[in-house]
Amino acid sequence: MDHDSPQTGQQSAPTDVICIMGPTACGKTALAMELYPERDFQLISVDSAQVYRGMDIGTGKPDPETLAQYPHQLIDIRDPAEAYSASDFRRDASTAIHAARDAGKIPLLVGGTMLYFKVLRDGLADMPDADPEVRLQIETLAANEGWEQVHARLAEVDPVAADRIHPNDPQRLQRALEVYLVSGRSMTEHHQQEQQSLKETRPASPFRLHFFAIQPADRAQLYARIANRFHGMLEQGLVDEVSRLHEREDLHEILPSIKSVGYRQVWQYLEGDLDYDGMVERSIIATRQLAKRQLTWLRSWSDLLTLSESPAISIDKLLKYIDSISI
RNA sequence: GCCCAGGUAGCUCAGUUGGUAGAGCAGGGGAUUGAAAAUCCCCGUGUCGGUGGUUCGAUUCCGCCCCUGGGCA
Repeated sequence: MDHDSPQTGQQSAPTDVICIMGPTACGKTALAMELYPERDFQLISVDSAQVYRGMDIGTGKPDPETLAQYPHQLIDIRDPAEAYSASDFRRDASTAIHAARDAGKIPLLVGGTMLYFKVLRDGLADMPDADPEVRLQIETLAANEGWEQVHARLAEVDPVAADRIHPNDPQRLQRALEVYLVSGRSMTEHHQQEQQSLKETRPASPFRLHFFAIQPADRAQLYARIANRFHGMLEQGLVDEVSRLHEREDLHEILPSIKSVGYRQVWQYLEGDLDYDGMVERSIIATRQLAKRQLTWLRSWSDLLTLSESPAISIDKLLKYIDSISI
């Protein structure tokens, strides 16, 4: 059952996986759909927002007809009230890749959530999942005594992590302390154990990942596309889509789903915290900043093959590459 | 036409009792191990509207001019 284990099956060659990365609004989906008919591919989405059902327009999800024609995995697999994590992705993507391989298909991963690509490549330490009760406990401590206290507390149990994590970074402070409180072992210990097991036998990834990235040559052009795309989303009914989520009693702006770019800002508009123009402006800004962070990931990504923004050139390059590794 | 308030970073503004200036946002760079479309770190020289004057020295005080609001005619 453990697909991550290299012991699965015989000493078969690792599964080749084609990965297409790129910042938001760079044309990843269009490229994937043009590539799709050329070989027997299985499309797998690598997108932390497209996993949520009912979040379609704002996540740039292909419409239902397109999805029927180009079936993607890991889209619409969570309710917006639920969280989805890099660890969940690692498990789900591994399952999907193995299933594709078993069906004789080439796994084609497409998306912009760079951490998800990273955990697939580098693995994850064997640490406990998020624990809502412990998180609440830490948040209460922070509310009463400040995040400096959380940082101080972390320094007692995991000085290495406390030194690495900035005192102003509540999310990482909380997680690091959570790992200790839940498991009794520090995040640093978990990491060290992970390094040890990597050194011994276990490869970080049972797959042979081939990374391609669409790197926009001109950022101003990308930013113009981002603005146009957001206006298009509004025309398609983004506000109505978010209104439907907003009407639900069980959703709120703290959820990872609602914090997504665009959803957060439209939510604030519906709450009266932003006027319409402000909502549009802040959404476009947030999207630009997302693209910038995605580009930062790509700049330091090793063994990255660059794709042109022109689909025709990219498809040619991809097909030649795929044939050369003779999947 | 007159009166008042403004004109300082790409934007919104603070400030200098006269010694050439700094916040937020935007933008750029970076980090990134179960929230990652998240979270966080670093980066601030700009004819201080123009022009004359006073002064050792003016973005700051004074005159005139231009522009933008608002008011009165």
